[in-house]
Amino acid sequence: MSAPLTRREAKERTRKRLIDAARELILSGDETRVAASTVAKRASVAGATFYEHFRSRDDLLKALADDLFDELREKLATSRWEALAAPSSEEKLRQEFQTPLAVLAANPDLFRLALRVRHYPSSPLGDSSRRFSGNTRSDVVEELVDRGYPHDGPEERRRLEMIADVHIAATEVLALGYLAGRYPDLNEVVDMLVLVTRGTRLAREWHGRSALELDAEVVQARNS
Amino acid sequence: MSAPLTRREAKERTRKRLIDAARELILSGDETRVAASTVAKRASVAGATFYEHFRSRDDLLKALADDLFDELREKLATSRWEALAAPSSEEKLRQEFQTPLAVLAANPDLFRLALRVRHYPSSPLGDSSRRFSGNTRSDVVEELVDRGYPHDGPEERRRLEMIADVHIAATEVLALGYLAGRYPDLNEVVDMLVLVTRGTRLAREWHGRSALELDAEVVQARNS
DNA sequence: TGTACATCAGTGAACGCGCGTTCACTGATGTAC
DNA sequence: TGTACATCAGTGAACGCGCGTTCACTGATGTAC
Repeated sequence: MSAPLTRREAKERTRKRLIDAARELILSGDETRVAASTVAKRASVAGATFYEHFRSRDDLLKALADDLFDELREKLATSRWEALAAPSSEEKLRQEFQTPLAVLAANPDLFRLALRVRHYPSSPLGDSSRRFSGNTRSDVVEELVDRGYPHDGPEERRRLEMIADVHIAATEVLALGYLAGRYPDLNEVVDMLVLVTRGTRLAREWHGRSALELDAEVVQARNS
Repeated sequence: MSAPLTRREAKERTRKRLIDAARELILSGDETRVAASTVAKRASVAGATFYEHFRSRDDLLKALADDLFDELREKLATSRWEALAAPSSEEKLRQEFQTPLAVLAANPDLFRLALRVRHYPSSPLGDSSRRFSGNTRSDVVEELVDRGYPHDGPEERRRLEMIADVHIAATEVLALGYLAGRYPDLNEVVDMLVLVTRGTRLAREWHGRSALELDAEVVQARNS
C-alpha cells in the first residue's frame, strides 16, 4: 500500500528526484547539457516543478557542485587515516599515494568532472571546483608539515605549496593515464609517485642553499 | 585610394576577419560563447556570410583549434633548441623547464584554453587538444631518451611516459600558480621542477630493482 | 574598347529549435471550529 | 467526527531569447565576343 505521503515528504521526495537526475546527467558527460528542462524530464516531473525547488538552473548546479566536491574531498581525506595505520614509514608513504589513486580510479566520473570544470571561470561549478582544489592543496601541505618538511616563513610555505601542487598534479595525470589504460598497473604508478617524492623531499634539507648546490651534494654522496 | 580588390582577395580578407574574430572570442574566455552569429557580428559581416566560409560552426572551431594548438606546440618545441645551446649540463636542464614555463606564461589565454578543453570529450576542440597533449608527451619522452633514460621494452617505455606526464603536469600546475600570483618568482619554480627531476631520474638506474630498494640505496649513500 | 552575360561574395529576413522562466490553475493535504 | 476554508506541491501552456542554418536575392567583379 502506498503510505499516505505528507506534504513535506512529498516535496522532499521530488527534490531528491530532481537532484539525483541532475547528478546522473552531470556525471555522465557534458554539464552544459544539464538543462532545467532535461533534469525535470529525467525526474519525471513537469518543467515548471523545477522552479518550485530551485530558484534557477544555476542555483541547482551550485548546490550540486558543493555536494559532489565535498564528497570527493571527504573520500580523499580518508587516505591520511589509512596511511597512518601502515606499519613502516615506507609503507606509509606508498599508502599516501595508493589511497587517493584508488579513490580517483573508483570515481572516474566525479574525477573527470572536477578536471573539466576546474578551468571554467564562468561555470557555476567552477567556484566549488576551485575551492575544492584549494582545500586539497591545504590538506596536502598539512600532510607535508606532519612529515617534517620545513614551513617557516613565506618562502618555505610557498615551497610546500609547490610540492603539494606537484604531488597532486602527478597523482592526477597518472590516475588519468590509468583510467585511459595507458598505465594498467597501479603499483607501477605508485612506484613513480614515490620516486617523485625522492626529489621533492630534498627540499627538507634546503636551508638557503640552491637546488643546484644541494643536487651536487647528493650526487657526490652517491658516488662516494 | 582603395585598391580594387579582386574577388579572391576580398573573400580571403573576410575569411581572415572571421577567423580573427573567432580567435579573439575563444581566447578571451568561454568557447561555448563562440557562436556563429557572435563571430559574424564581431567580424562586421552578416550572419549568413559565415556560411559562405565555413560549412558549420564546428567546422570553424576545428580549423581554429588545429591552428592554435599547432602554434603552441611549435613554441614549446623551441625549448629544446634553446636548451641545447646552454653551456653546462645543469644549465641545460634548467633551460628545459625555463623555456616552456616562459612560453606558457607568455600565452596565458592559449594555455588556459588548452587546459579548459582538454577534458571535454564533446567539444570540437577536445580532439585537437588531446592530440596536442599526446604530441607533447611524445616530445618529452624523446627528450628523456636523448638524456640517456633507458627505453627498452614496454615497461621502460611506460615509465618514460609516466615521467613525461609528471614533468608536464608539474610544469603546468606551477605555471598556473605563477599566473595566479601564488608563485611570483619563476626561478623558484624552476628550482622546484629541477628537484622533481632529481627524483624521476632515479629511474635511470632502475633495472629490475624496486623503487624502495633503490631509494634505500640512495639514502645509505647520502648518509655514508 | 564596348556590350551582354556569367559568376560569385555578401545580405536581410526568416525558420525551427531548445532553453530558462513565468503564470494562472488544479487537486490533494492540512487546519480551525 | 464533520464541515468550510487555507495552504501548497505540482501542472500545462505560453513567452521571449539566442542560436545554427537556409534561401531568394543584390550588386559588384570577371569573361567571351
